[in-house]
Amino acid sequence: MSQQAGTRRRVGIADVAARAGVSLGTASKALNGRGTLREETRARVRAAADELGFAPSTVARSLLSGRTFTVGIITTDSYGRFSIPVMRGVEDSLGVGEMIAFLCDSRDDPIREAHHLRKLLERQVDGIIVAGRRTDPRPPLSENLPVPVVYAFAPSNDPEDCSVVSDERGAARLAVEHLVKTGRRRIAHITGPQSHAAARERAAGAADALAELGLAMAGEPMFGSWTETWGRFAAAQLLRGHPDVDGVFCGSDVVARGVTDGLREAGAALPMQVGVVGIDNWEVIAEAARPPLTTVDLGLEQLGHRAGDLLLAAIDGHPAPGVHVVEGHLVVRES
Amino acid sequence: MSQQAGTRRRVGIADVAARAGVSLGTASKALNGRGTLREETRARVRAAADELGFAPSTVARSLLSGRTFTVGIITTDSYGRFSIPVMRGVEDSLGVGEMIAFLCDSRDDPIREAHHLRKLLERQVDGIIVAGRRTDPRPPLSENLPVPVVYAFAPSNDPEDCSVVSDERGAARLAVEHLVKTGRRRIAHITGPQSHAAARERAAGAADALAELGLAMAGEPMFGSWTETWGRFAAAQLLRGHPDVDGVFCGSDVVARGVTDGLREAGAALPMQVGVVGIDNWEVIAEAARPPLTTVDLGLEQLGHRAGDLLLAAIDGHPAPGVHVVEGHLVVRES
DNA sequence: GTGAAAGCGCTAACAA
DNA sequence: TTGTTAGCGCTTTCAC
Repeated sequence: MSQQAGTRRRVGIADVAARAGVSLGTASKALNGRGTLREETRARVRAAADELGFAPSTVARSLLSGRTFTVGIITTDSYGRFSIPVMRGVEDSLGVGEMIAFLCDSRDDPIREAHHLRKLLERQVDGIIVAGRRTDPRPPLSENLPVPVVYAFAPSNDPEDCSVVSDERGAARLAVEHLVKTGRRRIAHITGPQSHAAARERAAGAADALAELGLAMAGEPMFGSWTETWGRFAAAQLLRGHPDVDGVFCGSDVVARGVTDGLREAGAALPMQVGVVGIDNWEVIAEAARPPLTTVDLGLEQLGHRAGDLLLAAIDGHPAPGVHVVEGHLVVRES
Repeated sequence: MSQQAGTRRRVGIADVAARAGVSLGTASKALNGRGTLREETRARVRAAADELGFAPSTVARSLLSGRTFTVGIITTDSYGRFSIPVMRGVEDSLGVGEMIAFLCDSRDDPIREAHHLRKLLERQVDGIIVAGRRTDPRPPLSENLPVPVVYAFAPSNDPEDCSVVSDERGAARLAVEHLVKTGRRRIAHITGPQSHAAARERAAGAADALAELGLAMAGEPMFGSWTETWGRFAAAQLLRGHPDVDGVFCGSDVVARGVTDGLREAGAALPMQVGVVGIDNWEVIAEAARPPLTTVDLGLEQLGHRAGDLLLAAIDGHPAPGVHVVEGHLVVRES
């Protein structure tokens, strides 16, 4: 049974050396492919290591090298729709560099964050990724850290820091262009709270894209909350003020889903009469909507992957300060 | 800027000792409260440590003690609705023991899992938590591991292992009892695929609870998939076969949401004519439903917390093999 | 009450 | 081609 705490002594490289009948140093060289050894010796050592089930102690190795091949991920909310795919991308990227990540959930609390930072530094992580759940810029972790830091999704407000963000305006543009391409001309925008940078950026991006296409937005952007309830309400209201609207770009899939329900129940035929596009590509939501939602995927997993790559590069002495933007892509469903 | 990889040499306990004018060993004792030292000496050392911003190297400490104060969490899907709250609970519990967790996402792939396991063992984690995303029992990680393992949500199929699971039958009972308490008598069950243990257990639990209350289920349990589309379809079908049904217990919130829509659109008045209860307490879904869903929260965060506690105990030499069950609770909304 | 020295498991320089 | 030795940063006996 695997419950028993380890009583069996750890097999060390000394055991391997003894078993292979060579010195400790020789065993080390054989296992790491260093130095010049007879192939026969190498093989013998490897065989001994296998038989004994030897696994080198990363701890001892770290003590010597000063590197731990470990990074910390500090996330603002581990529950999040946003930080999860980001973390997944990061893990993917780090795996390539044989690194592994400590998970720290700060729950949006600066105290917890500082606490986790200290813990990570004590453990001598080689670098840190800070993953937020909102796109609003955040204060840097701390001045003068001994390791590189990369901010993902939520950028640092210090432009000298390295941040990776999604292309909010580009996402809005993709959505609007799709609506126009499918023949919509009177396009409205329903979104989340104006206090969120994401809502503001997407609204601005939509207005710009429409302007470039020679169109004006049907009414002002409707700011509300990131809920279906708001989407339903806003859709009904929109139809009252602009009965001829034929396209709605929504700031998120949750809002978009509310909008589809609101429009349908107000008597609009979807997708014939009105086209709806969301942002997020949150599958449970998008696929259950009627009709299933066309939406913009922000590419969060790629974003995380990119953040991981940038961190690895910085650890290797090639930092790339500044804001790095990751493009999203359109996912066409039926709406 | 925080990009610069650490050039500043790490301040070690030797520096602190020198600064305080004591020997290295004395500094160590002072900082850890060991041995017998003059209070004045302790203070002097502490002051020196503070001035130098000394943080002890966990790596060196681990080499000596053989413990790393680190555990691995292997999760089957980091995206999951299920493993996330579990991980959160685990992290919470571990924080108390000053431990920190490595995150490994196996993506349901045994090869990746074995790979991660090896990595974790190399890094000499003190213990491992395996978090699944389905309640079906899974094969143990490996025989004869040198560290304790706790399985969370998805139990090991070896009863000698330590597993923490949610109370599936109890959850079904809570749901059914609520329906009966609110006056429902003709209660049906719509749920996910019969191939999922969760669906089978919940159906069995519902049948038992109804029987004890002297009621029979309205028709057979309707197995399908964990989607809204299935819920909508099944609801319409149910109403055709059992027009007098006045309560539906659903195997998940997603299904329940589909069921509410299906019932409403088939002309049933909710919640007056038919009461609906789900399982999961997945807020985005439950709160957006019309009416908002009454549902059973499986207490996944507590489950994770419990798993963390059990792991800490096992690491301290007090293993508790067997299956540990965590109770859920009813969350009453309007459905 | 404090200092000196050994050793945790490993790698890397240097000797043989 | 292989063995020996020092030392990474810390804790812990054991002398003093």
